[in-house]
Amino acid sequence: MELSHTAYVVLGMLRHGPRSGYEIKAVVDKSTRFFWAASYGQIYPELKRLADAGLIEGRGEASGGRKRTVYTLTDAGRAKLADWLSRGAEVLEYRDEGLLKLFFAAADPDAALAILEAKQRLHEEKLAALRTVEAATLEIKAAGDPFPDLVLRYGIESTEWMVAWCKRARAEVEKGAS
Amino acid sequence: MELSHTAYVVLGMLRHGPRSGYEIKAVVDKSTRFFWAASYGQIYPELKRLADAGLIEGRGEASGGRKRTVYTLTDAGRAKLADWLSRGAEVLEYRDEGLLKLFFAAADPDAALAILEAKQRLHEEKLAALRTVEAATLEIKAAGDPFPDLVLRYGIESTEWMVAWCKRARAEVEKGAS
DNA sequence: GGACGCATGTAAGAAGTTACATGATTTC
DNA sequence: GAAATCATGTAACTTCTTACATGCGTCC
Repeated sequence: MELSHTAYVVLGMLRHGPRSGYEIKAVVDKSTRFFWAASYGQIYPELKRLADAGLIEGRGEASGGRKRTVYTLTDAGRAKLADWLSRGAEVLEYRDEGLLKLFFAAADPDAALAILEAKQRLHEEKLAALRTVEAATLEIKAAGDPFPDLVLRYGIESTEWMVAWCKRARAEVEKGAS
Repeated sequence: MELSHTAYVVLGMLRHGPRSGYEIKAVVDKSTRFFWAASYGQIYPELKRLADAGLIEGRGEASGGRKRTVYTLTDAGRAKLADWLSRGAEVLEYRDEGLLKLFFAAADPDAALAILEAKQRLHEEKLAALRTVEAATLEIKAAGDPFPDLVLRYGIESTEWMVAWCKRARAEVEKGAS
């Protein structure tokens, strides 16, 4: 039985302990969304499918406050996650509307400059968002799992590289245009 | 009337002259696919929609060899393309299954190393593909449009950065594990 | 004559987003 | 008492990929 990528996101988010769908979504939004997003419309149906397949187990919880369902990895689920981790990675996609516009800017340096500025601004906003995440990840790092932090640093450093590239490209276009 | 991103890819590919759907697909595969892909299943229906909307015009051509339909930008289509170019860019997405796996590698440095090696290999393959494109783009550059080449260099340099990051991360994980 | 490239398309399905709907609890 | 947050879900829709179907022209 083939699982979707979202299924692995859900399984992975349960690796350190039980969580509800709502919590999974919150953690995704603070971490993996920068390279793999997931919406409620994916998470909740996926939780049901995974429970039906015996890879996770749901338990109603009404104790402290609101009623909710927390899910735990089963042994089968943990094995499925480990199996996926051990297979070579495949999906590597990048979609950049700014780059597409730049490609089509034809012989118009002014348009290209505006596109590069907009692209740089987008990367800077992403960078700011990643930096607010940084603090939250430090706790996990302290808990003996260094990889979320490593991945976050990839996000920050690659985005910094892209901001710097935009600056270089702007200078180059300005020089060429004058 | 809102156009899809694929519609702008098609319009953009007609900016320097008429082309058939098949040619558009071939050019996309040699250029924008690294940051914006398009399949036949998108291109052909999109050509019809754009022709219906009066943004492009199709003309049957049977002259030289096979029969085919080449499309030309209308004035309205060129205006629509310019309008899109002048609006700020929005979509900026990155999906990286390797990074997702690394995030979930928990406290297993061996798994993390294998994931990093696989990720590096993927980037190296992409780099090789981008470098074969490089030569083809030089002609366009010579023709007075420097931007496809600029975008290609972004692809090559950013991918090189990612390969280098994988090497650095592997060294770091190895050091930490020993 | 067969393989390959040119050329156009459709159908089915997967994946993902957005908006909507509902309601409880907690905090100010 | 209002607003924010917790919590779960569905429906409609868009987007995109993959596979299939067809047929002609050219090159070896």
